Amino acid sequence: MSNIREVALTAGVSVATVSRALTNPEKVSEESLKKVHDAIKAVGYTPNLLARNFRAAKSFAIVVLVPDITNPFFSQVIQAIEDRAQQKGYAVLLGDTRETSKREQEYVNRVETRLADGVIQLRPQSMSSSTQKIPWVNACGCEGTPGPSIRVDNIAATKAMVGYLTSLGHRRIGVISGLKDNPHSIDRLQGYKSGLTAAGIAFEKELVAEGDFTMWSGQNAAKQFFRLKQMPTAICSMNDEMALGATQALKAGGLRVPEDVSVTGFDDIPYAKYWEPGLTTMAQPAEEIGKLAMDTLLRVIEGEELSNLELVLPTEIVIRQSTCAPPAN
Amino acid sequence: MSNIREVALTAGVSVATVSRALTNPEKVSEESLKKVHDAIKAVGYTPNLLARNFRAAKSFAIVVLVPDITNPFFSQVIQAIEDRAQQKGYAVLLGDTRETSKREQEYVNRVETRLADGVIQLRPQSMSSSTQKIPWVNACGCEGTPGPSIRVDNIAATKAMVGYLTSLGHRRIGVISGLKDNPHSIDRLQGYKSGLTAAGIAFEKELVAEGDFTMWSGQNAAKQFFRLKQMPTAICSMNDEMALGATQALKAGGLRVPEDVSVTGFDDIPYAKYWEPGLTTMAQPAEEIGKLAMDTLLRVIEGEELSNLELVLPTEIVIRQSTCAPPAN
DNA sequence: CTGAAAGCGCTTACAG
DNA sequence: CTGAAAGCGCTTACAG
Repeated sequence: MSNIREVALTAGVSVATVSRALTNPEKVSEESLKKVHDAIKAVGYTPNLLARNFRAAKSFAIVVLVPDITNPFFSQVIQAIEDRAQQKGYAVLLGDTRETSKREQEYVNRVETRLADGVIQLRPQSMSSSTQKIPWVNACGCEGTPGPSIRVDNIAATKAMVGYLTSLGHRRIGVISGLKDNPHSIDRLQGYKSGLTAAGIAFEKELVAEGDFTMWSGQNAAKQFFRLKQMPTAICSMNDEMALGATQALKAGGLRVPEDVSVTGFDDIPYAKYWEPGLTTMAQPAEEIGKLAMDTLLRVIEGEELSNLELVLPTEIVIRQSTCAPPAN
Repeated sequence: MSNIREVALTAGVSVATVSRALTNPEKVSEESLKKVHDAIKAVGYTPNLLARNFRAAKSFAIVVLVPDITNPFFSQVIQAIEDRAQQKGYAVLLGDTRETSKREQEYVNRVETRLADGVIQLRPQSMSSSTQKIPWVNACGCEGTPGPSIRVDNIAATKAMVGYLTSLGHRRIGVISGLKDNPHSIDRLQGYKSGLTAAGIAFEKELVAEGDFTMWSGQNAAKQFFRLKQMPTAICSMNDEMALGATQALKAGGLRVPEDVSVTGFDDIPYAKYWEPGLTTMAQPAEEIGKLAMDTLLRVIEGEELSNLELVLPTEIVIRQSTCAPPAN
């Protein structure tokens, strides 16, 4: 492992000149430049960026906090973040929290111990106030999240989806929610209710089934609907995974989708398109969210005061084969 | 941003004592320890790990090279790697190469510039010889990969899958491969051929359709089979995604799976189970692979000579609803 | 058990 | 344009 001093020695210049040749070549004479480059080759020198970063007191790394990297929606967002980070010379430290606050804290500590310059949190809620002073942006969150955030309008989007369903003629619309206290669940449930209200339909508690955003829980939720005296004619799921699990259970239970019951999702993960039937869903701009989250974090790291920045990106309903008018009955 | 000197000053001890109190408390008297801890609280000190790592000439980070993090199989492996890394005090830098060698090189440079201590490559082939001297382990690779590697026996696994199909009575078995020059494709194709041979079936070129491991390409491959004079009665896909895409296209083309054609996958991603019909597939121990890859890399980083280590993990055929005996005809 | 001092590899005012 | 020197925050022989 050679260092800058060794290069200086064999080039016959000072370490300062080598350093400048590397980072500010315009401040060095042609002649010195050549000597330095030759010496670098000769000794096989690679700059020690760990030293550079230490000196600059910057790690040029960010951590992305994600509840579960296995979720295809999140992995798309992360891919976009990483793409952008790479362009800007930043590394991304994976922070899969597995939904535990202990692990979340460990990752957040990385920035306190200067191993990272900031965090992007892919989650509905932000951390406790203690961490608010570190560069932080929330992506895929909810209304009311403190600090800069990039998100969609969950309430309006869900309302629009319910509106689409009622426009098809549905009146008895079930909803599969995430865990009750999850902010996404709360917002989307509110959207569901507004959608109902807008169509003059009364809210019925028995039509909401609680899941946890996994396929397995979607399956379960569908089974719950089977136990009702009357099946809903449409089911609005708060994410795609649960919608996929639900169609599976519905079909296994002898019902046709969409002829007997329509099903909708949220996110538009790649599998939604290939599912049978193709899943009607609310598409979120995953790539755009990731890109903007990274750009925003960089601005915060550079000192911009952006705590009131709230970028709300548009969603788009993608109509496929899992929805149609309710059965004539 | 307070530092160790400030703590020493307010504690009335030397910086050496503070340093020891932090890393080797047993070498410090109770009294000093208390003074130091009080001072840390008083000045709100957090150790600068960037400085610590610089001094230790270790970054305590590894990079994981992955062709596409969006792939559920890889994301499961990564989750396991990260879990283990976190336990051992290592950070994982995400290196989504998007299949380009330029990006791969940029990530590998991270270890040459000392920003990472080693790399785990999730891919069938290893890098060129130039990088062989850095701590490196290959996971999810193929036979013949240089350096330490953790993988399954792709040839035997595919052969076993074909064996399962022939035991069901199939004689005309199509295969959907990845890109022809991909080492996984090569190994698995070899397994396919051995499986055929073992059952006394001649290999027919028209029965191999080339894909690229995406659902879209699986769909395409199925369409290719539709153009044959005679459809295969079973299709063995080299991964789950393509198998899912293929069943979709098969069904869209009016064929029943498995009654008209059986379909098998490879990997056992979570979606395989929920697909309709449930996909019969060759399960790989994703979690185990990730965990062992991390443990092995750590050993290499610590200087063990493991370049001949090759851990071959067992696969397991998971039989679901996408396979049955061929139509009586 | 404790402290003074050197040093990790780099960058950057400061003089020249 | 160039070099000597200080310093980033920490750790660790070396003496005591």
